[in-house]
Amino acid sequence: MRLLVLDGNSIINRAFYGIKLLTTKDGRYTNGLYGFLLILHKLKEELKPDGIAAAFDLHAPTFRHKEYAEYKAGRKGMPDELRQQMPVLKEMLTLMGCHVLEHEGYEADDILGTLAASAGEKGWECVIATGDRDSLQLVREGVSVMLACTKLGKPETIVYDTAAINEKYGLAPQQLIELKALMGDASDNIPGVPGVGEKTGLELVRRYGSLENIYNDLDSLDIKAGVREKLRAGRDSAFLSRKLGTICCEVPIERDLDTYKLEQMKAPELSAMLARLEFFSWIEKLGLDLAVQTPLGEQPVSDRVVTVEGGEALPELLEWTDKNKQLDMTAQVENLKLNAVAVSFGGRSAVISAQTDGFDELKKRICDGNINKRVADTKTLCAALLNEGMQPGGIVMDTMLAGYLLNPLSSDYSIGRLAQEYGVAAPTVEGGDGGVSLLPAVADRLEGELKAHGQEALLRDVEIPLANVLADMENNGFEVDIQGITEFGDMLGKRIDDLQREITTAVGYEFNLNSPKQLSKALFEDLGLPAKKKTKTGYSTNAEVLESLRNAHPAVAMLLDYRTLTKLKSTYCDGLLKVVGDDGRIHTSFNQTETRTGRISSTEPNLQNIPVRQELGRELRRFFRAQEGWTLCDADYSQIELRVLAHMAEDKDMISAFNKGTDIHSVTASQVFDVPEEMVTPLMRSRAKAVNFGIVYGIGAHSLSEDIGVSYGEAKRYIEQYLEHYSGVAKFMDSMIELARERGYAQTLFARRRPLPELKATNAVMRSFGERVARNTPIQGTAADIIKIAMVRVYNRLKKEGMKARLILQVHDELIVEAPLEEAEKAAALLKEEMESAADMAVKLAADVQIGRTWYDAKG
DNA sequence: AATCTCACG
DNA sequence: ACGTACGTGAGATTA
Repeated sequence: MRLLVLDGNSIINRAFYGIKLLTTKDGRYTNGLYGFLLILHKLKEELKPDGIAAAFDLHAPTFRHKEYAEYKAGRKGMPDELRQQMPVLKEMLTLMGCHVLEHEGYEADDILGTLAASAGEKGWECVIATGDRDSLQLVREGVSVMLACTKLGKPETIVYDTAAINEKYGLAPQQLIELKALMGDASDNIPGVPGVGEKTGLELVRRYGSLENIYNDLDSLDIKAGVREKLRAGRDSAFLSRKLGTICCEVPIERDLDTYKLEQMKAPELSAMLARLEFFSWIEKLGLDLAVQTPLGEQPVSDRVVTVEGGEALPELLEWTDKNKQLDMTAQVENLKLNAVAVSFGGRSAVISAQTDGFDELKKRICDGNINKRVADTKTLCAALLNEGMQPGGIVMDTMLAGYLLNPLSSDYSIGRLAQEYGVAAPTVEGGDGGVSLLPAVADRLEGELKAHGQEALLRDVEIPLANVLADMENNGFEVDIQGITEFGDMLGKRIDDLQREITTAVGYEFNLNSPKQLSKALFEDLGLPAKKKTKTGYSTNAEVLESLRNAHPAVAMLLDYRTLTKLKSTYCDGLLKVVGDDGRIHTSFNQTETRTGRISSTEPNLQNIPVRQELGRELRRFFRAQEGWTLCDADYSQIELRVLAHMAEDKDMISAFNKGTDIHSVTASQVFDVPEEMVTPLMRSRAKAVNFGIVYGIGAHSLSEDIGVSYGEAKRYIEQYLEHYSGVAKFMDSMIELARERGYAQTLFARRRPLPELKATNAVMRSFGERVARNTPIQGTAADIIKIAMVRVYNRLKKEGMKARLILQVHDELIVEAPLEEAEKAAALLKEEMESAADMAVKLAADVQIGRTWYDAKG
């Protein structure tokens, strides 16, 4: 029989500090719990214990003051964020069938000791899991310690039994107490003998075994005079230290280990608790049933759901829909084909196949703007119908988009998941309806939440219409010149081969140039170049490092070229060719619920990171072109983030600088460097530009100095000068943090939110990250809102004007329209007009439009 | 699956 | 003593 004994405080401490702060939607901290579960799960798999006991501290105020490693940093007691998690942890352990042990006046250690002392009886073996080295003294026959420690930044567990301790220290476990009595332990406030450290202490204990043996005949010991004197002076302290360092093994708790056998898991309660903590993956991992979660507040919808055969339900559904002017539905789409529609109406649900007679009638309802639809995924539905030349209308709710607006940090906006998160009970009968039976209740809940957040307009007027626009853009795609890309790739391939040979020659042997590990060996070991930066696993070989070594060895410059060329070839030439459609066009996927700031992202392929900054890469844009007889109109916002900042900060100087049409970077340079604008040099302007960017990102002087290559003090002065002159910005930044701290989230001009649990972190690094995000998100997010609005306006305008021109791409501040040649001028003007009027701000929005056959030609 | 590197706004 | 700008996605290597 094996008992796993957990040092509860020590483990949750490690978990808490090891994992970034996680919270549930309502702000409950969960990171310690999450980490604890991870550790416990691993231990259970590894040890297959018959019983689990978790020990916790329960201090009496005057008892031994032993503190955990984390408190050394000057913190007193447990941070609130962790304290909140303790009672939950204890409850969770109990529900899992573990035994929670605590006793007033004793620490977790003492309980571990008491249990360890009971091992061996009735055939029990004890394994103690802790992060605290102190417990090593408890090791004996039948008792081992699994010590969690961090090695090279990676968590690791080392198992200590008697032999392992002997090997490491050359001592018996109990002698560790003697050792500590001599050398002390600063983190535990154990004084030891002043002047005796680990080395002397170890030697003394190895030779003499115990304090008694040392002190009984101190004068006759064969030791240095200095050590003898120190020992003599520290005698009382040594004995006191031993007392303090000895773990008590007599806590009045049950010592019959049979008591601590695993109990039956309380599955329903545990599942409910994990759901409340939003630990959905654990519910699955622990083999619990998802569906049995207890409802919070609402009546279960389960009793009311009746599944009806699709075909039979259709006439009834149409009648119900026409009468109520409402339809709750999800679409089943494959390859842009609408295969079926699942509906929920009047307390029943049905899946209606596209083959059903009269399905067209249903599609008519979907496109009827007078019938309010609530759906789970607008974009997919729109993509399928647009493909047939139809356009859905009257969509008033999209649960996925609503879920994203309510919390953009989540990663799963399926109906089932939303139901759990928002406390909607699952029906007892699960059909293959894609969760449609849950949709009405979930949609009701989300509508309520959105209203409370003031986000209804954002959903209705921006995100839902945008989903339709994105579907259209995805369907449209971007024509590419396959032959051009292929030839470009071949050319790169040849140059790559040449470079590879030359690098091999220069280094002296062959290796995989793509492997950072092999490369760093070659550069920093074999060629002896100085390593500049470390990564988690070794030395960094990134472009910044290589650039600084450019002249140190001929291979380095070639490597930089090699990196550029292979990146272009593999990611862009080979990568793009793989995803060209049969129509010769690339159809990216826009993800509308991915980013934390409200931007959209692009995948498979990512068309938002096609090279532009360097000429060679920029050449690729020549292969992105309008179809025969058409042309591209490319419009991008000029300085949208800084304009948003000027507006939101109500900074008079910045607003007037923009409205006068001056070059903002030059104006900033003249302020920061305190020279008249006409005296601003290109260098000054480029530094000022970096400052402007830095301000948007939430800036630190150190990073700025790195970025523009000036001293820390210099960079600091720039920022101070900047904030002094743009005093509105300085106030704005402070107020953004303050507001975010109060509310728990950052917010854009259009009510988009981003929760910011990091602001409450005790960890300074994490907290200052939270502060930078609190400054950046309102700006980046508002800019994202604005271009989304512009996209919807451009789309609607093009349709209204009856034009063939169509949107095909968005790159954060840039929109690309493909237009028939004869529509080009009109489309360009329309683009500019709609983009510039998308938001009404104190600062004018400016968009620059260009026309050209290829993306290269149409982009400034 | 995690890490490193690098492309974009 | 540490780790430094905000937001993304993809390819290659390594564990």
